[in-house]
Amino acid sequence: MYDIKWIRDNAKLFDEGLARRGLTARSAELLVIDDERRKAVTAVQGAQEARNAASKAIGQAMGRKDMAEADRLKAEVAALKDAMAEGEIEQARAETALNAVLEALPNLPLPEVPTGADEHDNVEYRRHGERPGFNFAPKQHFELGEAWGEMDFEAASRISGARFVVLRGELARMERALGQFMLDLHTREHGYTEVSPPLLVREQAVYGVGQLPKFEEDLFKTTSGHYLTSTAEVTLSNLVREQILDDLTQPLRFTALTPCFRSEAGAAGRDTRGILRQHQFWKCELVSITAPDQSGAEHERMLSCAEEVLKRLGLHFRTMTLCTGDMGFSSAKTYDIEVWLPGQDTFREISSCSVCGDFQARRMNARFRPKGERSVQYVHTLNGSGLAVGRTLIAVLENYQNADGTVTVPEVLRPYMGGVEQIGKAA
RNA sequence: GGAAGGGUGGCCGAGUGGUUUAAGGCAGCGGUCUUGAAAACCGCCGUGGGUGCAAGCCCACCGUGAGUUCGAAUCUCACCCCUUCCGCCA
Repeated sequence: MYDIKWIRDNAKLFDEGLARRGLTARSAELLVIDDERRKAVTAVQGAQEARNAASKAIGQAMGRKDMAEADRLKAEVAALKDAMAEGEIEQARAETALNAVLEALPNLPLPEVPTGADEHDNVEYRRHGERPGFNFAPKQHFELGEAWGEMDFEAASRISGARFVVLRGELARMERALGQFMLDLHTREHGYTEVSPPLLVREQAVYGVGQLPKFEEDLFKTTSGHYLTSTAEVTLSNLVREQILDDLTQPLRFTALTPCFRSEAGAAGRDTRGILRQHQFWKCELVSITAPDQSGAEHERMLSCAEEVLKRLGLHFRTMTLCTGDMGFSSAKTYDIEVWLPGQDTFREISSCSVCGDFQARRMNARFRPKGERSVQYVHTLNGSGLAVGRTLIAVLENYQNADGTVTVPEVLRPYMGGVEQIGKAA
């Protein structure tokens, strides 16, 4: 969400930013509405001022028992009311129109974000490790899981429909192990506080992170009017909504391991095999709340925390800086981490780390009072996956598979799996 | 689901139609005093908006929205949220 005053003072910057996002200039149109709004406000306030003065005089006249004067003033105020009502209607109209445009506009990219149309214009930031060599043709994750009878799409389909899965046995256990491992790493070594949040939330919480009103179709909504969270970013970021934090010299860092629910409305026919794109999946989320001057450094730190998960699992990945055309609605800059999947012979997104500046903070009304200062400021928010558990499971299966169709358990996961070193059935 | 009570500034909390500004306290900031600190005392101290070069002036905001009134934190209606008790329930 934008501050219209900022647009007034920075119309050119605003339009240039939108242009980099592939959007047309909006400042001229917005400033016309804003001008109408301010004219109405000024008119209404002038009338209110006159009314307040007259009302006060009425009280004083009645105190003196001067009823003639009181009646004369009452007539005066009555005349003001028509003008006021008219102005109020115009003011409400302009405010509604202004807000409707503003709340549907995405965040502006930071200067260093590469300009581009889609994912083809993303720029590699760095990479880690190397592609593992295989002396056999590596299978895709679902070929392994289905062969073991531990990844059951047919049962899931009978129970829930398409884009759901039932995991069983050691595969279910490995999914759980991955989530525990991530949570432990971020809480014990990276300074994040573990949170167990609600999965059903109010509309305003979803609005706060920018998923509403524009992306309602991507979400599941309950009969009670709640939304199922598509990511723990919603709950973790909203922990500071409508708050004025006393101080923010150190970032607040939250992590949560939760199921995530997505309708995948726009993804019909895409990634239909396997567990890559599901209506429900586990994700370990990272969220930081910082002062404005710290969000850039925190973004790099958060990215490193997410990458560390893959490093410890011994997985090859590359980190991309998303171009303007591929960034999410609320983001000012996003890094995607893409893990190597030998079964698919490609890199696939496994984490997305974004810094949102004060864009979400304005929607949530999340502020802080700098130490020793009187005025309040909006916080900066950051969110990142650390990591998507289902996709990490895919990566482990495909990268650690053996020629006989079994999978070696990565060292770091073994303590979480009762010391098991290998899972799956030999073909 | 039923019943009752409640929602006032960063926090607590008074305030049931006006004639001074939402009292007072806590926290915060500045000062006096002090070697320093604490205490005490003095002063400042809500948010958003309009207007103005500025100092300032003005408007709105007491959960939200309507209404009554010359005038609403206060009266009326609807809604939202919270708490407690009962019922149901893992």
